[in-house]
Amino acid sequence: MKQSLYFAKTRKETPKDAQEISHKLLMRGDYIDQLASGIYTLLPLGLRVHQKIVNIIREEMNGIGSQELLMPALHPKSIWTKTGRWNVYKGEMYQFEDKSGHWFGLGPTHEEIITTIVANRINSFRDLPQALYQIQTKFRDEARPKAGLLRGKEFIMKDLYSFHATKEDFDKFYETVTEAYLRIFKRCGVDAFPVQASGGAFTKEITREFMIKTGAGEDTTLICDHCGWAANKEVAENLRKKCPKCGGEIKQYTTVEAGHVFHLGTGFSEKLGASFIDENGDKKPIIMGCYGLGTTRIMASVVEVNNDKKGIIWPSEVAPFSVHILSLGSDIKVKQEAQALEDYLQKEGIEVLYDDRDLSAGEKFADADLLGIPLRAVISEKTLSQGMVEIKYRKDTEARLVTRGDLINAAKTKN
RNA sequence: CGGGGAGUCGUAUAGUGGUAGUACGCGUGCUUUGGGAGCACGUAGUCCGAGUUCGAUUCUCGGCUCCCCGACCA
Repeated sequence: MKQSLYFAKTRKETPKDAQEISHKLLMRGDYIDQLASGIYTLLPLGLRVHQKIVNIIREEMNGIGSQELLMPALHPKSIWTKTGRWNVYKGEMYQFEDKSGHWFGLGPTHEEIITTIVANRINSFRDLPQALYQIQTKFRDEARPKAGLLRGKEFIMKDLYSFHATKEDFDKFYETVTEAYLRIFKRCGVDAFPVQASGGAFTKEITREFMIKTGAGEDTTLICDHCGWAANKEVAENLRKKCPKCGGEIKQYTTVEAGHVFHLGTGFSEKLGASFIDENGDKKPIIMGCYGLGTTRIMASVVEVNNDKKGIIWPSEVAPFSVHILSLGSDIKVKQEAQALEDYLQKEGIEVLYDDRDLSAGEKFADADLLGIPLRAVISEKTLSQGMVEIKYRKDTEARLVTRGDLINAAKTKN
């Protein structure tokens, strides 16, 4: 893709409303555009990154046997009154009347919908377990959106719901999902860890959140540096100093909640009539779990923990492109060679952005650093005379001259 | 939802009760091209409404919007 034609306009100045690093860099790099408070467009560059994250999640979700579907964002009031949550969510849910006087809400979460769908299709213990997920825009009328993509009124989330005949089966799946989540975060290039937390409006039980350490976060997490025990401060108010597991010293960290897994029990299935007949012919409510990942929030978190003064440093699996070719100078041979290199890399299946613009070298380097594509390949009169390509990893400071073949290998190596 | 701050070209900012300036961007031309290059010309702005005033971008009031802190949440 030629950068001269690409729909992205980087900025040297930071928009004054952006305070947190991820917000600043995503705005300056033209990954996102703000429409209103807490409401953003994912521009072509941003959407590429988001799709990388989503695809990782899809692979891992499919890998544990769950199936993707897509539910509506528009929900009739009647289904929410069955669980009593129409009133519970007042204030947080966008609720309104349509022109014929029927009430609707924009979905902040989908337990009511998925449980109703499942209730109509699960009859026997033989139909269980089942796990269904979607990746979809959620709406929450946040009192205070903040920090760009970190907390919005409209955001994209992967929500998975599981259905089980027994608590043992649920427990097993809960751990399976936890492991999948940890793989997802690792592949996205963020170090997330599970912590004990509260269930909020979903359940009274202790739940498990996945936290990423960053000063831009809104949660405080207590972590035992000795054994790794961790809990959200909200559920650990009375044990400040000593770890309940090993007695070690506990430290506080500011974190962002990137995921959350819940044991829902049978509350929803009882209210919505989701039951099954067990081996003995007894009718029982289905045991449920729900598991969320904020994909746009993860995107911002990736930037929060992968950047330097010059810009973003994308982990290879979520980078918008794998290679950023820069041609320096206006020499026609340099441009031809750079174009040939782009064609060559593309034939190898490598995603490449080619900065063909007639800008000074400094400006191109600055833009490349800002955009944060993992591997930079420079073509100039200098490299041309040696028949080589200069490559530099975004995370490194040293550049080196290599052959095309070496460049292919470097581009295909995940790091 | 409580508290604080801010709205000036696309972006970042200056300034004034009397013709609104600078930088970047953008356009044209020329010169440049290994770390946001130079010259010239050009382009574009006072959030909305009311009030005070001969005159308001500036002062007053109301509204709207955005940001930050707090209470709540992927």
